[in-house]
Amino acid sequence: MSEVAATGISVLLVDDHPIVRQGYRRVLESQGDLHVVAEADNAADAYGAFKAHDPDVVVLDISMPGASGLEAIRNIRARSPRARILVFTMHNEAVLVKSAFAAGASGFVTKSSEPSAVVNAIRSVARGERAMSDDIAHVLAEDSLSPTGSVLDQLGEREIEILRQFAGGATTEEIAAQLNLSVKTVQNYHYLIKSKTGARTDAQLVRLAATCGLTRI
Amino acid sequence: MSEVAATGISVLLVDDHPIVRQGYRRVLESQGDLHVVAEADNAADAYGAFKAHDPDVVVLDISMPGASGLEAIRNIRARSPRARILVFTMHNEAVLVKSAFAAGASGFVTKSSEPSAVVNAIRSVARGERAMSDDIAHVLAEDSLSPTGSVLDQLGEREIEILRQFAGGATTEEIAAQLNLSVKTVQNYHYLIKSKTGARTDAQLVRLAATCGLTRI
DNA sequence: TGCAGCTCGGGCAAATTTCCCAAGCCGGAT
DNA sequence: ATCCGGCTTGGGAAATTTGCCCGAGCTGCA
Repeated sequence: MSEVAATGISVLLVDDHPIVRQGYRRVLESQGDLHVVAEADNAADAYGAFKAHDPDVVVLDISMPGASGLEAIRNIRARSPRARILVFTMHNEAVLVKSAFAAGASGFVTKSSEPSAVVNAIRSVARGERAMSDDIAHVLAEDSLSPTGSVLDQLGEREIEILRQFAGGATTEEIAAQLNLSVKTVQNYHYLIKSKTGARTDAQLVRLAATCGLTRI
Repeated sequence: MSEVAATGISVLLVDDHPIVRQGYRRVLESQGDLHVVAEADNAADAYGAFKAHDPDVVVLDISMPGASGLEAIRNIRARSPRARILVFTMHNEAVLVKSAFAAGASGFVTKSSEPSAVVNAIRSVARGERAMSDDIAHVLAEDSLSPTGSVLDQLGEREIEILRQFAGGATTEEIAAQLNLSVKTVQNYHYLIKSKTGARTDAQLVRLAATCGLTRI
């Protein structure tokens, strides 16, 4: 930690947009204590860059939520549990946030945050603290958080089956007929799945199912 | 034009993310000939800022594409036909690109472009030329070769925008707020889109949007 | 034995969806 | 000029679904 104080905080920037990366780099470098020691433009390269530079903080800016970003987090954390990862994205869905923290992220800030909030989050994460922007805290607070794992782990077999069929495009009646259940039961499952996963929309449910490999599109 | 050569190119930055704006500003300013004279964080403010500063180029970085962005373009162009607008977004769907040019944009570059390509695009646009990044040209080329009527061809601009947001996971209220429509109108669009496309389920709608490249999962 | 969690469904108010309709606007055809 | 058709915007009302509460029958497990 003393070396951090002496040399500042080294940062690995992961973002798939070059100019966005360059912009962030300049913003961070202008802070004085933050130094971007490496960049990566995709989740796959992120771990290699992490290994090579051992940064204090990884700033992961994933415009496309879901598997690739979460995968990168898990990848890095699995092999370097000390890694500090700050997710930085424009998305603010509870599902995503919870998945990110579950995957091992140390912080989560949205792009709507003030630049000062972002750099402060980086400093917090570097100190080993958890950090999140106000809007994220609000989203999580709304969402009566349950200590969950990989989203699908919270679901029972029946729930998963119904989610699969639903995401595949089946109507409630079709699912009920297919599984020999009453429509009411399927509706209840539908609701239950949404509340368990934190999805507030059918569309979010489909995306969730897709990123979990439950259905392909 | 000679004044452009003498004083450089003045730029109005429009983006809803503060830190992104700050990043771009630094990147552009570092070029020497590009000067960010104003910023706006939403489509509504864009025209006011344009009027107040009369920039050579407007760089519109809309994370949420569609009506609000297209609207801003039309707004500015309607009252200042000389305006040069460069759309700068992470989206690369042919529908969006064509709509943007139809609305009066002078250029379209994606965030996957190299920073040098972006600043060159700004310079081209300032000279009154049309500009687009390589990937956009590629997308448009592909699109022009496919006479296949995509499902999207049946949909109007508003419908496409609402479909995109819906498939992205937004609720009806969020879409209504975002586009400044009544919830009722969004509901009607929702229904209309379903009947036009033949989708009987929200999930089918999401899959449709995904296969049309309207949203990625 | 008893608790916990899954599965299955009823009930009911609140919300949404489903259609149908109308009006304004604009572009193109007559 | 005029009309037609399509887009956009929303109201209305019936039908359906959702949100959330509930109980009951299973199972496994402590």
